[in-house]
Amino acid sequence: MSDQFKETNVHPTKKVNTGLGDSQLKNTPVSILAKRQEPYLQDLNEEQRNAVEETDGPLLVLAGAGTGKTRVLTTRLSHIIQTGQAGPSQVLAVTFTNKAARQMVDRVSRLLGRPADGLWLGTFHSISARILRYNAELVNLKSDFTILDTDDQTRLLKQLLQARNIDDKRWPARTLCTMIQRWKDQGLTASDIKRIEAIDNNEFANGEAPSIFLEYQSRLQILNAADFGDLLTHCINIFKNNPDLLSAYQEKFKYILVDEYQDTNVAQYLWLRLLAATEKQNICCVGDDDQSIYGWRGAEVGNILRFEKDFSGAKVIRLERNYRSTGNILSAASGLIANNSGRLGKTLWTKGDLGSPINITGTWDGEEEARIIGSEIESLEREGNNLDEIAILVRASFQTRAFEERFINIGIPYRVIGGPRFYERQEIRDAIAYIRLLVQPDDDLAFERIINVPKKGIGDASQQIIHQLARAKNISLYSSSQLIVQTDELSSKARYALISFLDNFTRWRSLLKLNTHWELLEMMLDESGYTGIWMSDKSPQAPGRLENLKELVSAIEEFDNFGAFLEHVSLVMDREEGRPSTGSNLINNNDIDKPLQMVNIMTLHSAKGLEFDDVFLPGWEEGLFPHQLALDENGSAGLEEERRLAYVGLTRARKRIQIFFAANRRVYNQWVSAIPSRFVDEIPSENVEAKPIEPQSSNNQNEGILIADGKWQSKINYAKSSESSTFRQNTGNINAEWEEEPVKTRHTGSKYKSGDRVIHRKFGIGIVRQANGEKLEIIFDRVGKKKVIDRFVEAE
DNA sequence: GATTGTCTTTTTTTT
DNA sequence: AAAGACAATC
Repeated sequence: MSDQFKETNVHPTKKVNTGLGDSQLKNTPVSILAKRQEPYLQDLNEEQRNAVEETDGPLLVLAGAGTGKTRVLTTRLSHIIQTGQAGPSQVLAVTFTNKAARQMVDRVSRLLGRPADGLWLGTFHSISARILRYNAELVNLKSDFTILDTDDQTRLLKQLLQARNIDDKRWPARTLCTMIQRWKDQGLTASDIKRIEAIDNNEFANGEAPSIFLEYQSRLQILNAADFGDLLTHCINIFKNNPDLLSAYQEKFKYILVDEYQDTNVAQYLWLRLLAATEKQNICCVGDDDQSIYGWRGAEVGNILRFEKDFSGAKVIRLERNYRSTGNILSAASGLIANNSGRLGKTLWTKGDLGSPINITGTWDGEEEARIIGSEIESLEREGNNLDEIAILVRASFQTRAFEERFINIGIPYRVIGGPRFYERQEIRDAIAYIRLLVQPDDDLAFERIINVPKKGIGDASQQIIHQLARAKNISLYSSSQLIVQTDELSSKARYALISFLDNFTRWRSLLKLNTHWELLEMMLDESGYTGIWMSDKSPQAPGRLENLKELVSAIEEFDNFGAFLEHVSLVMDREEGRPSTGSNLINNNDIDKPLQMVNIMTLHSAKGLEFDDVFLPGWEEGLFPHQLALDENGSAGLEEERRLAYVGLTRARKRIQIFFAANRRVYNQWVSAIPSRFVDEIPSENVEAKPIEPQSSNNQNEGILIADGKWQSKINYAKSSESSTFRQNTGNINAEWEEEPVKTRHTGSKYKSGDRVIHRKFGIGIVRQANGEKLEIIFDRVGKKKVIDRFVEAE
């Protein structure tokens, strides 16, 4: 068996066998370490301490927000290692984000006083990928399989849809992609097709989804690729079908720790169950049912509610003492979450002060909201508060823009956590496709992405020819191209372009050993003409894209080789550090000596696990928060999840919270009026102080925001806003257009009139609905409404 | 095959 | 408001 199991057992009576990086411990008898009263234990309260020391057997730690959950987890992990119960490589710790994983490694290292090397600590996906690389052949993959992201998946599915002549306007590949992901979240794979067919409600393309799914999986096989969900499901299948291998892993991982257990989905649950199914069941899950906010991704709160059943003899420890927030914040949050049913229930308490009440402010529109928050932040800064300790948490990412614009204007430095991720940008993905094709010529998706980027005259027609041969001979596009250039299939222009494309790659490949990988990347981007595209592009984003490419080249230096880099890229879908900004990208951190303090802007989802002194919660309006789609799609369950999201938001704050809602907001360039979120009313009024609007100079309509005795006067319907309707665009009624009688031809001289049946070369048969000179609007049987010039159709 | 211009759609949350 | 899709034109 491969080196994945090279770490051996650690037994308390033996010397610690360390594995790599354990040098300090190497010669120390474990018994000494075990007896020493570890100082880190003394800082814990009784429950926390129990949670750390109760190392054997299944344990569920129900940890409310701010009760020291991370602390318990890291201390427990260190404790297990420090007392020699297991070596670092014998502990499996699963987190939800790469960021959380990094933090945990840091904290464990600090507690241990040495680097925590060899730990199996990471996200479900990264650990699965690691296991899968060792055992790829068991699911018919090679160990260098590619990990596809959503973009790759969608493009692949789009091709499959096209091959079946399914209109991807009506049945978007994106939707199918989500469906397939949801199935995988349930732990379903191609072999469960019967069950999938049972779940499938035939809504997608007349029930073709399951069979496309099968086709998709076999395509992945051929491409030697796995998508994100496969990482888990493949692992599960490997475990299920190879009992020996499973028990090897079960033996290896003496202790399992799981963070954010409330957010695990069925696949992750099965994965854990398999690994923890030993006699000892040394699994410790930490979670908070009130913070379950990933139901839409298949997370099952049920997992946490069922824990005691799943693992016989499980102990449950509750952490209820909150060390983070003020009394007001805690009771506001408790009051809100009490509106949910089906909770495990716990009562957070604190010895701390009541603190200041929650501020709630209504504004006229989104811009005013941003203005007020901007000036609030300025005064916080004047009072000596640290910008790093301030966060704005929004429901949906489009909300960040108003703040960015405002902050640029008044010069508040900020960072947006999330936003467009570095590796998802077009230019970066293109560059990565070059790398992928370099190291894995058979990577068809990469091939397709860059074969004609930059443009070199290999258009659709030529690509079709390459495709056909590839499919016929069951070879990759790259191999197919190599054959095709030896024939006359292509136009000579395309042929020579393709030859030089292939030659380039052969040459670059021969340089792999002679150059550093970053030099080679630079070379590829220059010689392929890719950099040239953006240099001659005069759009305002072009310079930024070139910057990003430079950043990519320097980022890649951090990795040993292209392979390591690609692995990082596909797994760290984690939102990166965020895009730091002081307004303009051109301002860079010249004064490195004092790190620039920045306000944090992010979504509520990405705020989970973080804490700040001051938290601003804008956009508390019905329809936005709770989000309309959540309500429409999941009814009361959706509402409860939104409420938990609100709870997460409130409990991020240590000292102060300010909630905002706007009467009017621009969504898709349309003004939409809204009433305050029901969540506003659900916060107990004794913890709230409604804040009068600072008089704005302009003609804002603030009369609606009323203050009675310093309390928030709820259910004010100030959104009648006859004003706002004047902003409303006249969008007409799209449906009416279809219902009405065919419009009479208004112009003479049209070759066709409404009602004529015509044939179009591409669209087939249709009926003219409207004729206006030479312009026709035709409803085609196959493709629906199109606008066409008359000489492109013939009478039937 | 590439480029241009017009029309449509988009935004919930993410490993 | 901006990006993508697609028909028309070069």
